[in-house]
Amino acid sequence: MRLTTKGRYAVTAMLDLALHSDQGPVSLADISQRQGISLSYLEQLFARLRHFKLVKSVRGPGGGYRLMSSAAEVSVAQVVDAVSESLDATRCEGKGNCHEGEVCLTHHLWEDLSAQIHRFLSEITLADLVARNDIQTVSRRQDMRLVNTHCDETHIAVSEIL
Amino acid sequence: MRLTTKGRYAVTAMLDLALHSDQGPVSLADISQRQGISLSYLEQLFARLRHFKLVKSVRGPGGGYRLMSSAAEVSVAQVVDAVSESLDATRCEGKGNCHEGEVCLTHHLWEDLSAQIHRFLSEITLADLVARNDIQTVSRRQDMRLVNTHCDETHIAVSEIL
DNA sequence: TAATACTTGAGTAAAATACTCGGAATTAGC
DNA sequence: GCTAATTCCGAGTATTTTACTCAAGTATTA
Repeated sequence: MRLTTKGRYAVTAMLDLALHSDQGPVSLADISQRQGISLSYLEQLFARLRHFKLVKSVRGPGGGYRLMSSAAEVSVAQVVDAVSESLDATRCEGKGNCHEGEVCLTHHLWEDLSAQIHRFLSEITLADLVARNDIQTVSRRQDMRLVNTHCDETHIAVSEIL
Repeated sequence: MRLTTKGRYAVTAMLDLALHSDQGPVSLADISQRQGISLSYLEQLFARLRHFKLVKSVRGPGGGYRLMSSAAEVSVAQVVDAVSESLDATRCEGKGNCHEGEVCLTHHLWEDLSAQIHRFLSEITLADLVARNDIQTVSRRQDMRLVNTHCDETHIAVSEIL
């Protein structure tokens, strides 16, 4: 299991999804604005998330993405795994260049270690994160900002007409 | 805290060092042969390890590297941290360009998460790995129990935070 | 039918990774 | 002192990953 910024992006996006799950499908454009992640990059990430059945898409106007399961059933580990997908965990895959079998022992040690970290992240669900005070605070501010942005855009559009 | 193959290389090398610590200094050439890691890459990694005072070098013929402390005092986390050194964990460093100057949604989350994983890896020392390596064929069950114990402790810590 | 929004694929710049090379500096042993 | 073994050091490079852009689709609904 690898832990990079890619997984963080994915978790952030999924968390945004969970936070706005009561408002119908959430468009990637909204997530992009709120979280500052490029739309096209989100598209790639959500292609993976969709493939792993963590989200489902709703097409057409007013469409977007929804969580496939409830936030309580989606763990951070699942999200990270979906976008990481490094099956080539180590070089000691199968035979590889394991000299004298000694390296293979290290290989197993790392496998176990990864399993433990994986287990650790599996204990944390999106629902856990949504319940956190700090996240709710930040989320509320982000929502305000998005609304203001929309208002501004509308205002600009109106003034152009008039 | 990031988890990539780079850290695995470092841990593997340090484990090799610990396993042969009773035979005087271990040359990087030996580690390179045994573990199948390029010599020059090992040199780079050990420059970091040396800088972080995890190993000390002995120059000249018959020289090599020694553990600075005993294997029981060196944790996996220390090794991984030494070679990773990406203090700039995310865009959310301090205030930085988190997201338009504001703390981003998962800022606190990742901080806590990193701390927990770090704590988890801090529980595992090189001595643990060496011991586990020795008795692997004899009693893998006991090793599993040891790792599980660590996991349970971590789990408790996590639930306290969330 | 037109607008919305997902979907797909190709391409790309920047960074990290993993490694190579060429040489230094240091030191044990002859 | 000479030589070989070894750590050190800096520069360079190929590969992969990351993060992103662009462009052309397709599906859905108002």
